[in-house]
Amino acid sequence: MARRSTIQDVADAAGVGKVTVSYIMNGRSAEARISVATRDRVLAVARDLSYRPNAIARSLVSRRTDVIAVVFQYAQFFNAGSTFINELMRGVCEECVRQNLDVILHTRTFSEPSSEAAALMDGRADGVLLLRDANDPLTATIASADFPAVAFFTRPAGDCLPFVDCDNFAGGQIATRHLIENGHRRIGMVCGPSGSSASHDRRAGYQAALAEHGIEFSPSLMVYPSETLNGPDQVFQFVRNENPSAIFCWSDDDAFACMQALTRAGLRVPDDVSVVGFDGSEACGRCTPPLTSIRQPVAKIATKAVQLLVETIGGRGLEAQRFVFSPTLSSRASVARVTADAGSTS
Amino acid sequence: MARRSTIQDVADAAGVGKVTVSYIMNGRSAEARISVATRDRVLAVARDLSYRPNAIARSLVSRRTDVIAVVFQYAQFFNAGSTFINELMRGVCEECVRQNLDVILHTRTFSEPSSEAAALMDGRADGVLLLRDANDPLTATIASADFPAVAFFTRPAGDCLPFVDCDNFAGGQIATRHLIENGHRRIGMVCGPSGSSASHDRRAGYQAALAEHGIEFSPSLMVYPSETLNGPDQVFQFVRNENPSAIFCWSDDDAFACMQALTRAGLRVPDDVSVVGFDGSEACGRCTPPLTSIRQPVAKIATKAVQLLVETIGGRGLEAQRFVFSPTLSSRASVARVTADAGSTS
DNA sequence: TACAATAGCGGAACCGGTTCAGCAACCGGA
DNA sequence: TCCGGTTGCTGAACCGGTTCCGCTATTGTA
Repeated sequence: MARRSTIQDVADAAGVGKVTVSYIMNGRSAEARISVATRDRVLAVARDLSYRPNAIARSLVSRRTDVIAVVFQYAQFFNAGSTFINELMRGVCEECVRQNLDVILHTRTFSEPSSEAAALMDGRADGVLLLRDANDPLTATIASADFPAVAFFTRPAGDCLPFVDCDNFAGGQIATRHLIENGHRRIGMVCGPSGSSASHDRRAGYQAALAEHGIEFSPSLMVYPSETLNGPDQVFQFVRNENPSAIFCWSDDDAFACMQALTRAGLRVPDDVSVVGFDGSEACGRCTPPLTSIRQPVAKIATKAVQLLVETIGGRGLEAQRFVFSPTLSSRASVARVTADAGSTS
Repeated sequence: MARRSTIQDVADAAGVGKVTVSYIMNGRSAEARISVATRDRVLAVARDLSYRPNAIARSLVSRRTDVIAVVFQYAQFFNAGSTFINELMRGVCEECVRQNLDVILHTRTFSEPSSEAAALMDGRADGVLLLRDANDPLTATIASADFPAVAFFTRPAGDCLPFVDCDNFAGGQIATRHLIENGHRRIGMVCGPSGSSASHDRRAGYQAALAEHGIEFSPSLMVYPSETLNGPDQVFQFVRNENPSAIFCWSDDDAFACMQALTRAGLRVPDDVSVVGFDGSEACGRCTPPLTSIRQPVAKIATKAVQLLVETIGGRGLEAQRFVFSPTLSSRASVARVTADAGSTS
């Protein structure tokens, strides 16, 4: 790679000081009272040398990088088929285009969480967007360091950071009510990671809806996928043992996996078991049968998170510390109406 | 945000010079013959002050950032439902975790392509991964600047950069042969963006397969989606006018859209029209009917691209300038066998 | 006891920019 | 002719690190 020309090269070639070049390149020539003749000459030289300011050097003094970092809980967040992360990234990128920001995906790994936090605040990014567990130590460290950060799709413990999220409690409630209104009473739930506030809240909403209708909560109807629910075994065993008439899955992706598992086990959706997902991605309309899901405005939440982060970086006080969007029911074909005593296939 | 402590702060607090701190923080205390006592003292002070080296300052002198940039052709690459980009990002991120690299998504926008190229080479990233059109001027500029770069999922014009791709010609051929072997002779093709070498090559493979079987190529069987093929109108009109018995779509996403359009138009897949996609994403198994597709190893290609880029950055000569992976047929239910005179529904 | 070798550390220059304050030359008015 | 104001430009310091080279003090050897 050829050596890039520096500001000094341009200054020498144009016969001016590097300070002059600096002002001109930043469009501040009027302010610095640089003559038009000099300005044009310097610009011409800069073009000839294909000079471009070194962003690193600039950032060192300006303490701005125009980059925001995004950190997920798991390095392998871009799971095959995860439509959620996709929409999330779309929201983030679209807003970054608007704000003229780049986004850095933090993927480097560290032994200790403290190193990880330090690496995030090492000056490469002006702020960070966190999608982490509720009690994540990394989140806490960054919050206590007073580094510009916004959490999204999560409710950080102790409200240590501003956050943008969907009302997951309401979402769980809506999903469960919908099933109850369709006659279901033995409703299983496939939960998400134990540390996720989203999964926790959706489950709380589920329980609340049960309570509303006087249905007793049964812990045995909860499924905690060991991994990604890949093997159909877990769902199959669950259905055999517990005989639910419906399953509420904490995410669309798990709902897809769940439906496949049910199908392979010879059960029909929704005739034998109804399924409801969460996220409301486009893929819901394409699967067999189309998946009833709780739609959360993923891109909008991501967009809002970027906006908040930008405000935080700018030092402007936030109007609010939390932004919670409402989910809605997207009713499709994966839920069937059952009679009072249904669900006892065996 | 509290001011972060600098190397000078640590040096002062520990009563040593900043040079000493620098060596110690980089684990080079032995090499610089720093005594164990001094080292431990400095490390303790650094911990007390929660000192972490400023990555920007370090990068300025080392000329290394341990960040690679990824640039797509379109800012809105993370389209809802695009499973391709998802798997791509997964491959990139996984390899970056291994190599201890961060990835920056270049989203800032620029009026001229030359500014865009300059921004990419402004020192924030050590190298760049390009997914762009074949004749993209940005690619050409970066290549001629001799900046470390690797193209992927594309064949840059004039082989100006090393690239990693799938054998799209073979893919188009395989797809088309499969249809022909199932009795289809009027085979439509939904093409991708005109600048994409992938779309071009898949189409060339399609034509080659037709030629093999003595089927004349008809330009009227080509569909060039105006946008994302969202409106079913275009497909509907096409099917009405041209009466194909099968459609080969250049991507899974377009195939999904195509199937939806056909369904809404009252046509059954595969009974009335067979459909073949390209990419072979997991979503193919979930749609109705499951989509026959040409599977390309997206994550593997992405991973390989990162590896190549790392080698290029390291200055090691590449063993080869091009890596081409073979696609395979994933046969599912969206292709029906037809009799010789089929395809004349009207 | 003298001297070379080694241990232990730091000064200065540098990476490529930005910013502040100030200097020289020119201009117009009294 | 003198002087204040303006125009046009730049020297020096700084951002926070790294690296080269050399300096002093101690130790080992003859």
